[in-house]
Amino acid sequence: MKDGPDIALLGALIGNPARANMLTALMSGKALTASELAAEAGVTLQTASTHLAKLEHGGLVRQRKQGRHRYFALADDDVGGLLEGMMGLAVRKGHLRARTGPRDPALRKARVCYNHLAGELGVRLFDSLRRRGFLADDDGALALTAAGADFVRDFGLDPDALRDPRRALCRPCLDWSARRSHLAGALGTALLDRIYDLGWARRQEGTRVVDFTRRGEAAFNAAFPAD
Amino acid sequence: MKDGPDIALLGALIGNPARANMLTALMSGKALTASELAAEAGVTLQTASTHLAKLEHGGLVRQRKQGRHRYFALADDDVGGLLEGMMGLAVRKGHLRARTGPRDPALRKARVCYNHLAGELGVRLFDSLRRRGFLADDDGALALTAAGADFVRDFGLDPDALRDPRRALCRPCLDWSARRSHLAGALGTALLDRIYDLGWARRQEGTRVVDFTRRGEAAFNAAFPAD
DNA sequence: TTCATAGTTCGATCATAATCGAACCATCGA
DNA sequence: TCGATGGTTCGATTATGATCGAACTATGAA
Repeated sequence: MKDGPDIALLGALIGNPARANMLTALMSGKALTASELAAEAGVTLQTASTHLAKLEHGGLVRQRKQGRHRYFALADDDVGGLLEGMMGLAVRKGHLRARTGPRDPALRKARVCYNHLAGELGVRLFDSLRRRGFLADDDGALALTAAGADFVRDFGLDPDALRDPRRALCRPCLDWSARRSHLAGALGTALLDRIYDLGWARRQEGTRVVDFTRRGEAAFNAAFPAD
Repeated sequence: MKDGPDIALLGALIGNPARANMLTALMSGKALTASELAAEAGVTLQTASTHLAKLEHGGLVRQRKQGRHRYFALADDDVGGLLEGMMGLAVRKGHLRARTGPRDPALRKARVCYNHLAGELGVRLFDSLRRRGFLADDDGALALTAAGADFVRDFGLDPDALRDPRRALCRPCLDWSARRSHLAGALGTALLDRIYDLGWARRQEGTRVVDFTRRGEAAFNAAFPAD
């Protein structure tokens, strides 16, 4: 009979392999249907449905009905951040799945972290923005500077349109492979979307890998120089 | 048959109520014996022993034999950080234990986060150090500046002695109650120890609460002004 | 030695929750 | 209206793991 936050509930939700598989799949940022998640987790649709109900009840997942489909997604950035954090600890403690395939280096280089860019390139982007003074600490939180807003505009985005009282504009997110922060929040999401729109990269189907084209990577390096 | 980090193992370890209680107890930063942890979790010594073996095997806990006692502690700062992160999400999602007692406000004000100061005062300390330029971003990581080293020396600590290649000197840690970062790492630990030594505060037995004396809090406010 | 305390290991029991077949509900297309 | 597809709910089965008594090991004290 203690008080305080109960981490056992969260742990139990994530601790089931089928649910962990679903959550990992949702880290791709794409909303998936119950059937897709069932296939991803290797269970039938019935069991997937009960798992999803539990995840939703626990606040880890939210669903959006669309016709006769139900699309499931992570509830918010916080959930993505926690999962990324757990992945980081799992890697450091050696808790890896059986087969570490050829995708692994690609994952370390560039992948989506729920809805923003992670991996080496994600970290580079974040560092580059900070070093050039586009992001600054504002009383403990991360803020976009005036110069940063100009940069974002030049990049083809409207910084004012990104502001949303319910969501942080810029938020650091700890990267599991690099052990460094990359950029989350509305700006992180928008920058990744813009990178897709510019044709610099696209998602590898069914994985978290972000494939940059040769020209796209060169353009990325020019836009976000390492130093 | 996927690759990548397996968060289910971690989740399952944390997802058991008895183990979650033990881990929460160890967030106090004190090393505890198996018997103490058994009492804390409300199970017999036998079951506690099996739980602790699992936690150790999973890399969340390490043990140190001392005579016929075995002292258990969290394996490292990373584990503490993850648990703090889970507590934060648990609070935001409303996963609280039954009774939220009178200790709660005290916990929000000042508590230990494994081995460093968290809560409002922890956040204030961190912000104060950063605003005065004592901590700065060094290529994505947090570094102690020259001015910061002077400050630390004035505070009665030897900054050079704190450097340890195996451990970060300064690391941000997300605070569950304030949703802002406070200071972890070797410096965070040392500062809290120094605060104890100075007699400004002491640990409330059996809880994570850090009790500041009236004079201690005044001295803390003077040393780490809010602005 | 001998006894006491701290902790582990084993084995049996028990509770929980994951699983899936089957039936049911909802939406879409024709 | 009717079938087809996507999803949920129900019930029975099953597997996993938490639990503790009992026996055992290890350290310390007398």
